[in-house]
Amino acid sequence: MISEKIVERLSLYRWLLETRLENEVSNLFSYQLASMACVSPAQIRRDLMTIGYSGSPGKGYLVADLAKSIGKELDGAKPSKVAVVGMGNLGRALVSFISDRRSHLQIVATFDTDSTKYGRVICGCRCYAQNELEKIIKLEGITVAILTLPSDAAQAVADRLEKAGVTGILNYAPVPLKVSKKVYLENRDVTAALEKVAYFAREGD
Amino acid sequence: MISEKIVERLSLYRWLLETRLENEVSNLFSYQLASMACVSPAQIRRDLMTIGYSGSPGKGYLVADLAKSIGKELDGAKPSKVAVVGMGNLGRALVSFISDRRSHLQIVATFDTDSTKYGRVICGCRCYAQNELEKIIKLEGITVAILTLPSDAAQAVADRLEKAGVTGILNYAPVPLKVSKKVYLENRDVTAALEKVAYFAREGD
DNA sequence: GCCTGTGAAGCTATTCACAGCT
DNA sequence: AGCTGTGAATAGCTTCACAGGC
Repeated sequence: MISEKIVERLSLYRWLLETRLENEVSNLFSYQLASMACVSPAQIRRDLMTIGYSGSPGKGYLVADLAKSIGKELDGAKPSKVAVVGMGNLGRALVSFISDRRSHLQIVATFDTDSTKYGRVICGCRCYAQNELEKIIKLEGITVAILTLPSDAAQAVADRLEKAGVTGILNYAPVPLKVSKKVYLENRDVTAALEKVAYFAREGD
Repeated sequence: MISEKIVERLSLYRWLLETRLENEVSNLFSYQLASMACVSPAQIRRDLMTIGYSGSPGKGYLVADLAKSIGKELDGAKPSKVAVVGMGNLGRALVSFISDRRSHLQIVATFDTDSTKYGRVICGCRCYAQNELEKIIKLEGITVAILTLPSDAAQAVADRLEKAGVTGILNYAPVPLKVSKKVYLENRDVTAALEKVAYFAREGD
């Protein structure tokens, strides 16, 4: 079990390796990857140590091989399936965003309560009526959900997702959800992030 | 100077106090706020200690007063002005989101390179041509910027923002920006967040 | 009795610094 | 000579546990 922060950085390393380096260089040193990822070289070496990846002094790390090793840790046997609940502006934006970027995850379903939205393909992904949530989640074997809906609906949907078998939720609704310990929850409150940036913009880091 | 994590939590506490409690109760105990914010009561007490706020045993904390005290720490003398650069799906979604939620920050300008977008009011906020960036930033005294534009443009815009006087950047472009130490940078990479959730959804927290 | 405020302990994350390899 | 891998040191964050007040 790798810690949260390390997982996040590994994900970044892999992305840098795949999109910036794979066709440019075949190997690189910790300080080079460090500079691209804006972390210390020691941090890179520690992180790679936790996934048991070894480079060699003189050669550094093999780009393609390292990317694959990170993948072996981050991805499961098969890619997790993702659903997006709430296809307002934010939901649509995230679906496009994730599709644009080469990702190791697939968004296989989106949901909305608005009948002008469901029954169609939006941003390249089928949108279902929200009352079909349980059915589709089970049918597709979806384990991860992104919540982009109004605060007042978020908790009820989270409960339904959990019952249907979802074990990871990425929550963009500005409300702290309560979920059981079996579900991993990540809150991405936009306002809190912005207030934080504003604070440090003023206080001068 | 308060630490990043504490600032983030304080922002959440204030929001809970203002939107959930202000008209309901006049005082509350650390364990009550803790349960709403999904943190431990000891954490609440520590956090309030760092801003020098005292409650009283038996009464707990005064809701309205505490909210104001947090505000005194988080907000400056006058509210920071915010700009959004890149009014694609994500930019528009964030502008609406932030306007909907009662916020202590004001979005005073948005920018885009697309001439069908600038020159109008989008989501309640004036959209300017991106080549007016420096002019408007200086004119309005904008110190915080949200970046929601394609990766390849992000670094150049970040450089321009910094030169124009911006000291805080909230970056949604999936690329680690390089900025000088004077600028506080927060990266909110959607894909990294999603990969993290997928990892812990699988590994079972 | 039940709460707050807080020193001290415990835990996690990051950096240092250097032996060992190429 | 210059890098990696890693024990040890440091820094930062959270919880414990309890004295003191209402």
